[in-house]
Amino acid sequence: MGKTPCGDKNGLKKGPWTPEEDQKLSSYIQIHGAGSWRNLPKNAGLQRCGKSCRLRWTNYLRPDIKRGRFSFEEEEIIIQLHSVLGNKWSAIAGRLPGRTDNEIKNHWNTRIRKRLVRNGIDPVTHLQRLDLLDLSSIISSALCNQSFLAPSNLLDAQTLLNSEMLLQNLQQNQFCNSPFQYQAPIQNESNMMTNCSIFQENLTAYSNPTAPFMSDQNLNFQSMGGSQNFSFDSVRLTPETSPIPLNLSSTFINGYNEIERFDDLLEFEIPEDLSINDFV
DNA sequence: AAGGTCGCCAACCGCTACGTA
DNA sequence: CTACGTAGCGGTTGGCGACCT
Repeated sequence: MGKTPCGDKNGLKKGPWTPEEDQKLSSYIQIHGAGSWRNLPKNAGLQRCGKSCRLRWTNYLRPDIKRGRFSFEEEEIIIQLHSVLGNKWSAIAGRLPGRTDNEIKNHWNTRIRKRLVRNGIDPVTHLQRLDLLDLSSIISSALCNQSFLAPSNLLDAQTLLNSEMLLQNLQQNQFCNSPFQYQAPIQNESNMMTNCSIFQENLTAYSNPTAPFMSDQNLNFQSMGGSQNFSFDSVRLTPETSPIPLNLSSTFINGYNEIERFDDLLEFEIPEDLSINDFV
């Protein structure tokens, strides 16, 4: 349904665009604007189908396109958005000014995806490939000792976490991509799956080694069954707040019914003597 | 120097969504 | 409601340059 014939069967040109064709298309659109792609080639004097013209314009000729290499920040944004949106390239492109969906898709398939795979991360789920890892050895080697997360070391940890060198190290040893679980001391309904969101100004959560979580520093946690474990990738603690009160709002999923419980705010604190032993 | 391989990326293909008659 | 046309999207392809042997 609605398939538009496009190609040399209709005497239309295919393949790479010449500078002359680009010039014709750009000039026409500057005067008449983009759109009406079906009639555009004829009016612009191009032996191309409208579809080809639209793609050439949107992916290459548009004046607001930012060309050149993707920055580190752009790559991290793409990873974050992909973890939420999946292969919705146009939606991702909509949040990256000057980048096209095609460009992002190509960059994902040729660079980012391979980088994630190299780091042991499943590029579809964005989760650590547990089948490839010996988590206990990774955690122990990354942390070296239990004092890493002790409150007295939080400032140092903050500084370290902000340093490019450590981030690279973390990427290499995959520590930050390992999921941790914190046993929160709260009471909860049993036999329910619970999705919790944490709202806390002083908490920044990372769903990958280098980029802050995108949605207003809210982080979705999930616990299975009646257990009260909340898993997350890593948490950066700020030096001025320790322990940190965390306000939770919950969505309880019981069978097929999903019940919002945003009026049901819970609080717990990360204890001062938090150590690696608290992560399971 | 020549042939083979690999990676990148522009462009195409096929499908779906949406608008309209 | 249905059929059709169009725009847009995501997957895939193929050409080309860089690199390797």
